[in-house]
Amino acid sequence: MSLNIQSSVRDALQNGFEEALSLQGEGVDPLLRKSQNPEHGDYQSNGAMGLGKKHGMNPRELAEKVIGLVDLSAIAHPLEVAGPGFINIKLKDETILEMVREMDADSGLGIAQSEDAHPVAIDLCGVNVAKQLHVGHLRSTIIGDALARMFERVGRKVYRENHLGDWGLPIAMVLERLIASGVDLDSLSLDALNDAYRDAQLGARMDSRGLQRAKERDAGPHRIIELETQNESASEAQQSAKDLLIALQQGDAKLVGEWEKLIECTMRSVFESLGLLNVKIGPEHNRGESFYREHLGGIVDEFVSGGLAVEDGGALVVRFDNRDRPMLIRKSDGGFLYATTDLAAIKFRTQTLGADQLIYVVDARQRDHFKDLFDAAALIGWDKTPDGAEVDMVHIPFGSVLGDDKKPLKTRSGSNVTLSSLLNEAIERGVAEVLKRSSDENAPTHGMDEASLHTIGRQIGIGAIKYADLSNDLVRDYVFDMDRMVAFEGNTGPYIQYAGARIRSLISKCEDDWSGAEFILGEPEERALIMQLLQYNAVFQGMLNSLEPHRLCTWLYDLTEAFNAFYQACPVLKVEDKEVKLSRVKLAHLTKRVIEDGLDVLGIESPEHM
RNA sequence: GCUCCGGUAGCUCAGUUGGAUAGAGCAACGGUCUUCUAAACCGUAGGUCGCAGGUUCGAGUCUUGCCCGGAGCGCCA
Repeated sequence: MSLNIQSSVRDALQNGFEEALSLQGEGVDPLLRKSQNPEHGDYQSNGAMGLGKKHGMNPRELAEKVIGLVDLSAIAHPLEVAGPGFINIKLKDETILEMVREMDADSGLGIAQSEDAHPVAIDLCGVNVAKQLHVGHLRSTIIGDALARMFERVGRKVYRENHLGDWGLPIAMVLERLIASGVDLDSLSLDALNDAYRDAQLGARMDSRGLQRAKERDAGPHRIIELETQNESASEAQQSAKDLLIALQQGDAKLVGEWEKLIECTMRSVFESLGLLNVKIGPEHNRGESFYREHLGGIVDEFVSGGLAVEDGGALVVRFDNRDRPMLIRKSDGGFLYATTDLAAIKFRTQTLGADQLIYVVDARQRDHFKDLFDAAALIGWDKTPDGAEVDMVHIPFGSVLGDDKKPLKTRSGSNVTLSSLLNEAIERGVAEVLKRSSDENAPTHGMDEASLHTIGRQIGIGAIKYADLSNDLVRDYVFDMDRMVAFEGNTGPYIQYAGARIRSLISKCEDDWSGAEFILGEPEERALIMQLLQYNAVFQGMLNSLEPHRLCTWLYDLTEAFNAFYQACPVLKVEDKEVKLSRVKLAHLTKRVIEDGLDVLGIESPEHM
């Protein structure tokens, strides 16, 4: 088992260090790492420097002593000490071949499965009813779905939680406005809905605070009167929206039916975009604010009776020891806030679903909110599942998508860029590239029917966008540059997809049966490719641990480069020696499996021809 | 004012949790196609890792202060 070879090397070194320092059973860390430079071997142990210093021993001497005590002769070449005390380990070819055979024989490609039977709950997408999806939703959706796939890949049960903004005063305001204007809710477009939402928001913004500020600044009497008039009509609309919300909360059948139409209208458009994006999110993942509406009073009561919430200026707040900022869980008018709903969701996810890992894929501006939320949940004891497991709550604070002016992405007219327009452009660009290529007589896509070419173009265009999003450190803002994304050169999705398509083509041209072939370590490029493949599990587990998909992206890119270097240097079908030929086909095939598996975890499709 | 995030090649970004000489891709320049799919490969050039101290065998990585950019900060979500 490939896993075990690395860990047995580690264990052997640990024992060596413990014996050399007379620290048996102390669990010292030999700091075993993959070597960066092939000249230093395959692995290196960096433990001697720190441990030598700590225990008053010359690091080089300690390293020498350790390699005298460790016997890895069955799997590695003799160990060597270098520099200030690095221990270099070079595996024997037979060991590497054994590892790659194990990986190839495993339908899971050596990815270790999780032993945690608790589910993971991932808060993603974050759609608001009556609002168009925009680029912010793109990130939450893409990243959340990729994280979900990661956990599913290691056997975890995942709840994708689409926490819809489908309840409360904003929705009531939209509904009030639509009903007042007499629109037919059955033939509503999302655009019309979005406009109504915006108008409702604008109307409500003219609140008493604006008026107060105008008075403070000694605005002219005309201005004051103007504001007072607006304020009056705004609060009238506000009042009727509040009345409507109360009726809705009481289950008024007609209103509930109309409310459902708003949701249906929104989600129809949302799922259209999500379908293009190739994410596994459907109606079954809807669990919005309305789901928790009956829980909120009880949540607040729990905090009050636990002595964790106190009244302050009529509102109920939760205070924390280490900061001034409190968290409001009930307004002075008795209404609940989004923090209340989020607390209800935490309780549901940990206590009812039994999840021991909560992940929120929400933009970075809400950092403080989630810090408060998680701390409050811990105060009341929802940081443990009913069976006593510790709950890990993590906010993935992704950065903003910027335009080329380095400000949040907007259209030229200043409105938000809708997700569907952005996806359509990516698909158009992908299709254009595919058509351009297929017009070449020598291209494998030449002569394919239009529908197939369109499908490939979509897979490439969408893959380009998703890869561009996932391949950077998530916390950083990034500039959305369609030109660079579809350039298809360098560290991009299509570059990796292309390698997969080439391998598929190569394998399909091999007429011999290579299934029983043996791997061979011949050229340096073959060895380098195999060593890269063998890192798959370690990289995957690292990604799972850090929740950083870009680590997998970087590694897949390196793998693709290693394959291209191999492909350039090592003839596969043209090589004379039959054994070598079949081994190379087999190696190409394993590479293809890993590329497709890795892309699938990222939610990116692998076109068969490009 | 307080808190948080970022600052690495002209541009866009990695940097294996403190390891050996800081790496890619674009863009620039030079090579490799009657292609096992050139959407590829090889090479050249490009750096005070924001600035200054500190910690230690060793710092892009940890720490302190400052500079620049961005975000958040009680009844919106």
